Amino acid sequence: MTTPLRKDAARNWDRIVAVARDLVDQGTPLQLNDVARRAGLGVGTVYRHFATPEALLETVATSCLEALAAHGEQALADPDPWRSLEGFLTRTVEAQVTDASLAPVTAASADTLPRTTELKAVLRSTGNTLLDRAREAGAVRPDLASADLVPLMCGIAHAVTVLGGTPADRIGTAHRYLSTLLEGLRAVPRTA
Amino acid sequence: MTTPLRKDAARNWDRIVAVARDLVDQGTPLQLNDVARRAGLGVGTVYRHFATPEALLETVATSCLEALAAHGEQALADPDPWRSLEGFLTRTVEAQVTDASLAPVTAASADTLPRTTELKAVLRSTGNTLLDRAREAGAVRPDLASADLVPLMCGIAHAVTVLGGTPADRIGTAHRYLSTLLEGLRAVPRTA
Amino acid sequence: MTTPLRKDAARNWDRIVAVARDLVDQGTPLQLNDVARRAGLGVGTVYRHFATPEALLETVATSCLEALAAHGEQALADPDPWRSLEGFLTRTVEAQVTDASLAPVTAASADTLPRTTELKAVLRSTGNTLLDRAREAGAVRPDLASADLVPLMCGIAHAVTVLGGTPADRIGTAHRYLSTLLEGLRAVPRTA
Amino acid sequence: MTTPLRKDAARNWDRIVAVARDLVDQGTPLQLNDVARRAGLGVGTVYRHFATPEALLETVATSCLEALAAHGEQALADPDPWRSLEGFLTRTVEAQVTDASLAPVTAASADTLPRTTELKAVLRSTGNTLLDRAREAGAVRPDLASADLVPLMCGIAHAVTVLGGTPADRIGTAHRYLSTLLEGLRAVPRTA
DNA sequence: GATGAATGAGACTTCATTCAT
DNA sequence: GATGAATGAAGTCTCATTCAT
Repeated sequence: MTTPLRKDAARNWDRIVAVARDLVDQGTPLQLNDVARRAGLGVGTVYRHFATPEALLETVATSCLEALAAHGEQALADPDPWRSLEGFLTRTVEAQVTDASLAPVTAASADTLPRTTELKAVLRSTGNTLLDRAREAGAVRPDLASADLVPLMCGIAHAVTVLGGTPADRIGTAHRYLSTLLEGLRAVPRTA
Repeated sequence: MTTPLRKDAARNWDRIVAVARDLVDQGTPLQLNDVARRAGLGVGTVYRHFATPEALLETVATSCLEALAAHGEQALADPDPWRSLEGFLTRTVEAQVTDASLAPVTAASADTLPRTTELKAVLRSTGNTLLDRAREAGAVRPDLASADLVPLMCGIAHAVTVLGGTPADRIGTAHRYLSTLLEGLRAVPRTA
Repeated sequence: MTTPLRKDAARNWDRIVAVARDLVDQGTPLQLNDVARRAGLGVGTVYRHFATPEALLETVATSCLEALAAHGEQALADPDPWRSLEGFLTRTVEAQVTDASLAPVTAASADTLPRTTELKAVLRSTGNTLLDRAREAGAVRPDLASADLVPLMCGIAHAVTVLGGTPADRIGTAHRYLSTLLEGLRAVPRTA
Repeated sequence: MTTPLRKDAARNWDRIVAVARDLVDQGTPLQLNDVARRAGLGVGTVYRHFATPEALLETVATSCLEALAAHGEQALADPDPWRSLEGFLTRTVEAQVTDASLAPVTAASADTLPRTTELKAVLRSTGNTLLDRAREAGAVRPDLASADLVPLMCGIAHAVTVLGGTPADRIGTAHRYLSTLLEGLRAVPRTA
């Protein structure tokens, strides 16, 4: 499909993405000029590879999205409707909390790269299927739409960020918040 | 305490805040120069009143925070431990979803105006009290710390934003998400 | 001539000049707004008394110029043509090096206050007389014009400033530089 | 050492420096925006080349400092201890009086460009050597430290500026003031 | 393809001065 | 007279993007 990159171009691509990954991990906003400088490349080179900061950010996020999608496959193979949903959502939130590139990409309504759109679709579809299965099995309250999954996961991740703490803390917090929410999702509305 | 503003200064102050409120409602980031232009005032005037965009944003948020604090008073007066907590959190989330000035101010760890710090402290304290009461009454799962309230409300608000929709939709969504979460908060962890 | 100031106006005048004196001593540039704030007065008040920073600076310098003028009187009374000139110039340079308000006022070609113009004229005239006397007495090389006195004194003061050091150092340096220059002024051009 | 500039960058660099030179000659303070406008270049371009007005000013001064340093070489080669010192100082003062970029750069205690620091060190060292030679030869009064040379030259230049006059006048004045001072420097303190 | 210089809109801020109260 | 709020020109500087080399 795509012409494979020339060897030097591929090296530059890698460098750029590596630098961007570092910046994202440090919480520094991605500025293409800045990335170029840190990568020891010309600005033009960076722009050739990534037309906008968003494109670069999505690229940084891609591998993580792919890992999530792969996990989604496994979850779909798990016959337990609740356990598979819970596992998938747990992974999703862990990823968002661990990798700063994920939150903005997930929350964005428009993507820059086709690959991003593709992966997000896969993940949405996986979530839908898992949710439908769980709902049919009566494991989940019926008023939860599949369109709610992504927002709720983003919300959890955001809550974790607001609370703050070390990276390790954050994973713990994420589990706590997610389990609380899941309790609510599972709940059959109680009768008075 | 504070010297009352001169009449013209007060008029300008009002204009500035009104313009800022509009901008916030439109989702436009607050830029003091821009505010000055739209208010038909000199830049210097705006800077005299608000040294930084944050100060202006907090000012815009103040009345809303005050309304929440006032509601908090009422909630504290309500003897029902669960209903009062639920009511307070509902108002909080409604406010965050309705008023774009609130989310950044609430999530910020450092404030610019003393008044903001004060109001945030009041709200935190109200939340704590309500939560403690509910916990003691056995209405809430014991592993929820009072420090979690603000993050969770921010998370809900964020989830609502990610889902999007009209302002009216958003309030509905907020209620739905909050009630789900509250279900989880209330739940006595179920036994298998 | 001038209507005497009302008592409160006089008090304000004094305050302003005192603040300005401090600022000058610290080497802070005179800004009327700044002066007003430090004096606890409105800007308008300061502007009423001193239309420009220059006017204020000249006012600050006035007492020092008056002291120099007074010394000039004494110098004129001294019958020794060389000693009187030397004493007058020494005082002048000491003053410039000691009081930061003096250099700019002395070097300026145009004055703001009539009183400044008056005092500068007196000092120039004193210098002229002393120099003429010394020249006639053969104590000074003939190619030194009286118009050179002010520039040379400013030059010495500037040299002292460039070398830097503590206020005490500066007076010593001033004496050293001045004595060197005077040696040159006195010199009958030597024959080979 | 330094990568040579690209052709267009070099052209812009030259333009900027030329404009700055004109401004300096007119006595206009250097403002980078202003320079950009006059040079027909974007502000960013000027900022890329010269991070601060001081850097630009020092660049403008550089060629003159280099010429002085070159003259210093020749002076060191001259075996006559007095004549070589006199020649060097004469050139220095002429330069300061002729080129308005020099005075501020010379008087500044901190430099922006390494090149400036380098050249100033060379000139100071040349001055020291010439002065030491002259002192050892008994041609100069012993209480003159080498640290005094720069301040005294700045002082002379300042005196010339205060007197004012056309550029041609100023050179004449500079010679006159310098020769007076040198007379004082040379003088063996006279006995009464 | 790679480079990095150039661009210039626009954000932020200061300050001398005016003028309404 | 005194006050200090208002003014806005002008300065500094950043940064996303383009384009000549």
